[in-house]
Amino acid sequence: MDNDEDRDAPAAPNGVSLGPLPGFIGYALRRAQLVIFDDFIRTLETVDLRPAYFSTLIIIDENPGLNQSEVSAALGVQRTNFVTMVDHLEKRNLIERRPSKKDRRSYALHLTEEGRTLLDKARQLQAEHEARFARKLGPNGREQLLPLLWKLVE
Amino acid sequence: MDNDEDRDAPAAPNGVSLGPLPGFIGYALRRAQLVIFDDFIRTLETVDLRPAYFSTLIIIDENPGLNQSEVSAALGVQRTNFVTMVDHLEKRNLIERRPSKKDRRSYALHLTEEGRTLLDKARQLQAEHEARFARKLGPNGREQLLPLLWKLVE
DNA sequence: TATTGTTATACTCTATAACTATA
DNA sequence: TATAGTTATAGAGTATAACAATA
Repeated sequence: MDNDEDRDAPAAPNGVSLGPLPGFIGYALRRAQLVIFDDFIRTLETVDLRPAYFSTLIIIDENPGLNQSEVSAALGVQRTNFVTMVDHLEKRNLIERRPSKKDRRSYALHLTEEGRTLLDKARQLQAEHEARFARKLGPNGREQLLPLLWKLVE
Repeated sequence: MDNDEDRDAPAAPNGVSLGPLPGFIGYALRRAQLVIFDDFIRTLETVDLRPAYFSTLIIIDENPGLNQSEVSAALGVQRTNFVTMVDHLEKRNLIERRPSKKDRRSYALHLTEEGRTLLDKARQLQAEHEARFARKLGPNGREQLLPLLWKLVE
């Protein structure tokens, strides 16, 4: 009885055996995530947006007026670490903190016009990146992969 | 025509819209990887092995006598950052640096007896972790997921 | 000249505690 | 009392440059 579950895993360099690692979900996930993040970062280099910052702009664009706690919770980032990200995006004039009318402790986050323009450009680059990996996955590969990944998160 | 590719994605808290994010491979990969690493770390808490350290022990066990450059290359870790990991594992008496007979610049890495014992325990815990997520994926889910992930890496 | 292991360093990401101003 | 934003801080992980010993 042969164990062929990792038949398609790339071989390690120099004939080093990876043993059971390529058959482990976590190991495969991590290697795939590193490859795709590396491509994402280089693809969006011209707009200088790393994955977390891109996601932040998407969320704010989809839900204008949310406060920092709400956006950071949606992203799975702690609000304490989110402050630096908002500072950075605001310094680049991509988003703005507007004083909330309802609650004077919080800010309503909105994209600036410059932010919307940059996000449009970023979306185009991201689409190229996405298509590149969808092609790697073959016909229906992406449609099979996504539900499996979300089952892991549930 | 409806876009249902992210039908199985968990909803964001508080009715916040994630927009197109759940349909992006990189976003789904990252969220899944965080969940699985979190479970891995807690499952292997009693042996105090994080994913990179577990993988390191596996590689050394599979290929005893490799030097640091070879192991770090197999893991995709830079040899400069690998030094700290070897220091740590050696301090815990799980591996040893033996002077290489062929090349006096390098060390041959080997598991200690204590390292083998701990790795056996770690493998059992990892198997529980793996089974937990295989169950989440449903019948044949794992067998579908792994080749898809490795296609992304190719 | 090139390579192995190493140190120093820096940047990103992540995690916790504690403060302030509001609620 | 509790919450929103913030600061300080510390730990991982990751990246580059440079050095001594050896090839």
